[in-house]
Amino acid sequence: MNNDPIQNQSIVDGLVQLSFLVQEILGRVGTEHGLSIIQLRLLGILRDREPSMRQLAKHLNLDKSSITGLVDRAERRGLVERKVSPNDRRGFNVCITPAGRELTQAGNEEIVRHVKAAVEGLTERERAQLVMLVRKILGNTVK
Amino acid sequence: MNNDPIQNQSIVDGLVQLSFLVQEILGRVGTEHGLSIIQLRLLGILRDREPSMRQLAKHLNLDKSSITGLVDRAERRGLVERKVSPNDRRGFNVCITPAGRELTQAGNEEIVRHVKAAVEGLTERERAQLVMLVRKILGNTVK
DNA sequence: CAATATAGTTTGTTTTACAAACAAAGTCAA
DNA sequence: TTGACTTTGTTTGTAAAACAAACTATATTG
Repeated sequence: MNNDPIQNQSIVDGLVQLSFLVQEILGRVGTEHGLSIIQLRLLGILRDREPSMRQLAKHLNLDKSSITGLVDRAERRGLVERKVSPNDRRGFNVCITPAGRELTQAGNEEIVRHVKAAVEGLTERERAQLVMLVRKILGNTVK
Repeated sequence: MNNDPIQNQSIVDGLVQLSFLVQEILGRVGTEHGLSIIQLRLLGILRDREPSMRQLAKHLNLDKSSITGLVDRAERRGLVERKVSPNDRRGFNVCITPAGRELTQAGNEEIVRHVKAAVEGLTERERAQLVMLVRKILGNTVK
């Protein structure tokens, strides 16, 4: 195991700073569209799923009571809808509305633009390398 | 310019997911020590500085009124102190207390452990590559 | 000195998040 | 099939976080 402290600090600091950079982009773009990061994530999940409240809580790693409020606010804004589950009259499936879909799409495009701009300084080869390394990290931790 | 959509999506998705992974680590470690991410950042800044409220607002990219509350809560917990500025009787310099310093140190060590664990799957050479690439990105955007 | 600018706080609002208590609907064992 | 438990979501109460506008006190400057 390597314990070179400079190397360690570098990689940790770098990844932490990078995460803040990306989150700042997400926050800024979100704000421009009247969306917080968590709402951005919510709509992102709903782009290709109609999960129950409980499943949403799991996806977002939040308490179920937090999901109630999150969905409430999004629903009030017409971005999302609760549909009574056909199988279980207790539960709902949450789905995105056309308005919500439009909003995420616009937001996502802008996020892509900004993140791309952030890696503009890398060469083609470096970007490919980065993708590879990031995949390896994510594959390592995301089960 | 390369516009391969797969490549684009990969790099953007990857960096976004990676940022959430790191932020989750920060959040989890913070929670274990009774600190939110923003408080972690606050203490981090104060490790080697004694900024004014206004400077803190700039560092953290928050409104000054948000800083009042943030520092209030940290001060109430004995992590931080307001010291009247010697030059300007309106202003304060915020400094970390020994208790605050202890807390950040403990937190930081744990963050290092967890982030290191996340890149454990990479080889020595890959980690060095990653550091280089991340530096290049950060140098690109952080002015 | 008077006018203006700056540093922080206060007040009021919203979002986010949690936890505990609850209601309604399902499930399962006897 | 009924009674006991479980699950799903909401409600209620609390707190942190964030902003904006109004405000206070101190500096600065013409």
